[in-house]
Amino acid sequence: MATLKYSRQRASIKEYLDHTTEHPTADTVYLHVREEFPRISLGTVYRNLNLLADMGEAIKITTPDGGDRFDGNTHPHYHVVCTCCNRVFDLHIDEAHINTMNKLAEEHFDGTIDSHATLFYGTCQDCLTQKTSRES
Amino acid sequence: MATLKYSRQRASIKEYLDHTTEHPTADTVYLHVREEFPRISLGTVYRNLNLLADMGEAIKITTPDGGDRFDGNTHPHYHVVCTCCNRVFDLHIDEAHINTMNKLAEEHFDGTIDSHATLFYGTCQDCLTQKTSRES
DNA sequence: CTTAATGCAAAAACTTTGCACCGCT
DNA sequence: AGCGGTGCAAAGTTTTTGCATTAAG
Repeated sequence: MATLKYSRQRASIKEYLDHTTEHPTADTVYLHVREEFPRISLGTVYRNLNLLADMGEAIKITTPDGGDRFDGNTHPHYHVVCTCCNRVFDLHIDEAHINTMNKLAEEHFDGTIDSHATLFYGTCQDCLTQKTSRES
Repeated sequence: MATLKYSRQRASIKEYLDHTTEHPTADTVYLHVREEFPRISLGTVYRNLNLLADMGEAIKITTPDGGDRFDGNTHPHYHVVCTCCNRVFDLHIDEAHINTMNKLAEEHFDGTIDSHATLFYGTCQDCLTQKTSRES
């Protein structure tokens, strides 16, 4: 089996994910990490993001618009996407709720449930404020 | 403003969505509708699926793997994707739960919440059975 | 030295779009 | 007739992949 080998690029990507709350797309990660590794390729970014997600060290957030987004916060939580500015926000829900939902789902499904992802759609405060000021 | 005009192609697509439970991808819809309209194009299928989704006559299910899927059942409900065979199943949850979740989320979010989509990950009975029979 | 990871570029997968023509109203 | 829808093909977007080279163990 393939043993994972350290790479400075992957470390940098993980470091970035762990310190940002903006839920970047692969391309945003690429643009950022490129400041430290000017020769890094987008392919490498994708490979490492997928690796991190597979290892459980990052979460891949599938969104309807644009590309997937990545989150270094692996603690179970939900997300809100603002349908106005497209930004993604964390939403912390009582942790017990996550398990409760999985169990509830399993009762209604002929099979086993491992996990779930919930994406809320709404409008963030910034966008609400901008709309209000435009209605003058 | 653009008035919506009837089209046999769109009617056929909607008819198909309303009578299947397989949550087809755009391509699957294309392959199916092509039996009735051999000259229909994939572009037309995409245009109509997006139209139906915008009109609230279908739901677009964003999945992590492959393309988006479509559901003619617009009644609020959740979905389970089998991580083994990639099929998508309906999951009927108490309707009140949907609103409760939106309100709950709004309490924890600085903005407004309109809706949410939840996708469960699990293994369907068919795949569980196949795994068991392989472990002989 | 051995093998995983990278950079690069090409390709794959999915979706949208411009345009001339067709069909609904 | 007027305008929206279609078919077709081309292009756009996002993600993956083959391969020679580089770097980690």
